[in-house]
Amino acid sequence: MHAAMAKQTSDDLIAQKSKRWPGLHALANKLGVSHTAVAMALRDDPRISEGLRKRVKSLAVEEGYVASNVAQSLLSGRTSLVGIVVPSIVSTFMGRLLQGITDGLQKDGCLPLVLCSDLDVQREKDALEAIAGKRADGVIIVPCLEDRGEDHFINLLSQHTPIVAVDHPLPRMDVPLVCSDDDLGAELATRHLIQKGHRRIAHFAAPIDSPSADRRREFAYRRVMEQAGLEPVVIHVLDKKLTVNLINTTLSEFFESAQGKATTAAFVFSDAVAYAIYNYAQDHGLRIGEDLAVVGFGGAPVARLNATVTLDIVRPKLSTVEQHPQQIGLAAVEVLRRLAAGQPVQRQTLIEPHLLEFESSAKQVG
Amino acid sequence: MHAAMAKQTSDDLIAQKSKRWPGLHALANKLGVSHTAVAMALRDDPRISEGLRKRVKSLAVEEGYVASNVAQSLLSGRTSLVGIVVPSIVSTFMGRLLQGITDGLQKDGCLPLVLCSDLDVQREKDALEAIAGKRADGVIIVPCLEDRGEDHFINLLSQHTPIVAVDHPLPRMDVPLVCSDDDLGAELATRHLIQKGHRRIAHFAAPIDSPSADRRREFAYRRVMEQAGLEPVVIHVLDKKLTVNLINTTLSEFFESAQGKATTAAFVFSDAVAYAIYNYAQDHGLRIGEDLAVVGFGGAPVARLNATVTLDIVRPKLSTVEQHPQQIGLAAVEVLRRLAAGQPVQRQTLIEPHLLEFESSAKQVG
DNA sequence: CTGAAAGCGCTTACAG
DNA sequence: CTGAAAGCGCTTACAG
Repeated sequence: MHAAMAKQTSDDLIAQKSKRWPGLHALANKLGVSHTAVAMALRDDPRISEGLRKRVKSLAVEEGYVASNVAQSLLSGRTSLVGIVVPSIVSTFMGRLLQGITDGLQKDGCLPLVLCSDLDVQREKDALEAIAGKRADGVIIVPCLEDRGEDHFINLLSQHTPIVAVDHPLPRMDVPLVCSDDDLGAELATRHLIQKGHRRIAHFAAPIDSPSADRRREFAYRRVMEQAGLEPVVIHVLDKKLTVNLINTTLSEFFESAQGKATTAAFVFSDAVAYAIYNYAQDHGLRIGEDLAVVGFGGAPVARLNATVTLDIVRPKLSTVEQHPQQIGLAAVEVLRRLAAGQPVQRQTLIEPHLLEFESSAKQVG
Repeated sequence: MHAAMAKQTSDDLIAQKSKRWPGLHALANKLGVSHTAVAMALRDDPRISEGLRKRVKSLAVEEGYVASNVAQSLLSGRTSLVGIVVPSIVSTFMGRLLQGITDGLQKDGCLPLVLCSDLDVQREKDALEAIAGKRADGVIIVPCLEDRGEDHFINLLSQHTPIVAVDHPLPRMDVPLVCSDDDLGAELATRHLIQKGHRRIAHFAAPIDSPSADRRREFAYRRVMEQAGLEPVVIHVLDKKLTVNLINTTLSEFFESAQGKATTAAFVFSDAVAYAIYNYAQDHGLRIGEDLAVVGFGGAPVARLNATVTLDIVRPKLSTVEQHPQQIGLAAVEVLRRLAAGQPVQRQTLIEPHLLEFESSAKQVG
């Protein structure tokens, strides 16, 4: 076993000693010129002779000079940092949203500072204070659902830093919102089922104690049903705490009732709950797509091989409403950019959702 | 319709004007003392009289004073920023990893700067340069799989900033690695199938042109099979580009061969590909868990209701090897912390995976 | 064509 | 008990 192999063992220790980054001063001293001259040479200022410029640049590469943004920020008042506050990172929606935000920021040369509120208002506040301390040039926040007091830190922050809310509004605050047009999404889903010939369409809805923004889907469903002269049937499968056990109980109760037995289609406020219905159906000999049409909400239900390649894993494939979270993220950055430029922005920017029609609701009935 | 309602329409415009944050100077002027005194009062320096201290603090709250970390950083040489470079944000593994990292950093009062390399070495380099410019106190990187030249920016960066690699090593560089013990994971999976009585266990493996780190699972599978006196059968379902169409072709070819027909169990290098086998099985009357036992790799296959609540969506539930990405993230932060403190660290930190045994491999055979 | 000076907002000595 | 000075690493006027 030679030395290279031994290095692979986990007993081998490693230590890194951190040297200070070389500054303009260090370069200037080595060249016997002023640090100002070095700075100008690096920025290709025409006032510096080509000879010095070349000497400076090659020394900079040699010494590994990287300009300190912290010094530049202190001077310019801009940090190129944007604070992102999300309730959680671990969900497909948040992942795609963050991807959109980071892609958008990259074009502006800004870097995202990602903080997690864990749906806790206090931690949300802490996150915003940290962002304020860092003097971020802007903030994008997916607010907690809980109500904040009038004196929330956001009120102070927004006086100094452009803020955009995503997904949920910040009630009573002058903060622009970017979100999916859930009203339209629910309308698309409900209309689709009606067009497929269904008359008895149940809606499995968000918890009844959710903030009203979360219940837009339910309201839109009710409106479309009533406009079509059909009776809305709304089932709340979850309470706010998302107790999983409650789901199966509620599903049993509903599908064993007379109303449930007559139901031929379900529009579900979340893909996850739609899959719970899949499982219930399988256990009770109900065929999804045949006996019961189902439309979910939230985007393509898939297993991810990597960032771009996905595989369908559930059959029949679930029809669903795609919210385009990545586009929401891009739009949020765009609104932030306008705000930072002092341009007026719309109080609300709605991203258009699309119905993805698959086997779970493909069959024409009636 | 009253004014409050009108504000909800998307035609309503909104503009934020950003005021400068008040500095120590502004507070000092209002109180008629020096800015040094104000700074000391805010930090509860005992040398400041209680009266002044109180006056300073109440004025600070009133004016919304938040100390500028950028000025502090310039002075201290520390930014409390940690650069995170990942190939993609949109995957459950990365999401959970990032959650672990951000949780860990929060304890240290550090903020993550999240950059995406999109599996491109050039963008990875750009990301690291941006992080260097920001003078981050540390870097955690999930490297691209491609090989980098000897002169990669990481070599320079590591002289000034502690770096930890996650998931994949940085070849030829003195950078500690934190990753899942894939060798053990594959061993657990293979042993499990052998203990269930299977003799003909196929392995669906990572692309053959993957870097060797990605093929640890295959090597471990081969070793365990040979130790048990069984013949390893390895199928590569994907090329490096992860062409989805190739999967079904390869699966058909294998399962229709004599060898494939004799196979009673499959250990699959990724959950996504395991689900492709589910679909193939369903189309060809093969019952997962009965005719064919399957063990995946990568963690619980679920639909997420939120950060903590998940629902099983695929049946029979897939046995799989949980890599604990969140723990990997926490460990990476811990290694970074030690490195920053000048303590030596192990070249490699392996996080122990666990077999999650479910219906897809529950049946005892033979 | 090039350098000295001032200052961004803080903190850490040091002096009164 | 309190303030003036120096300096972190840059850039932007201005002066030679």
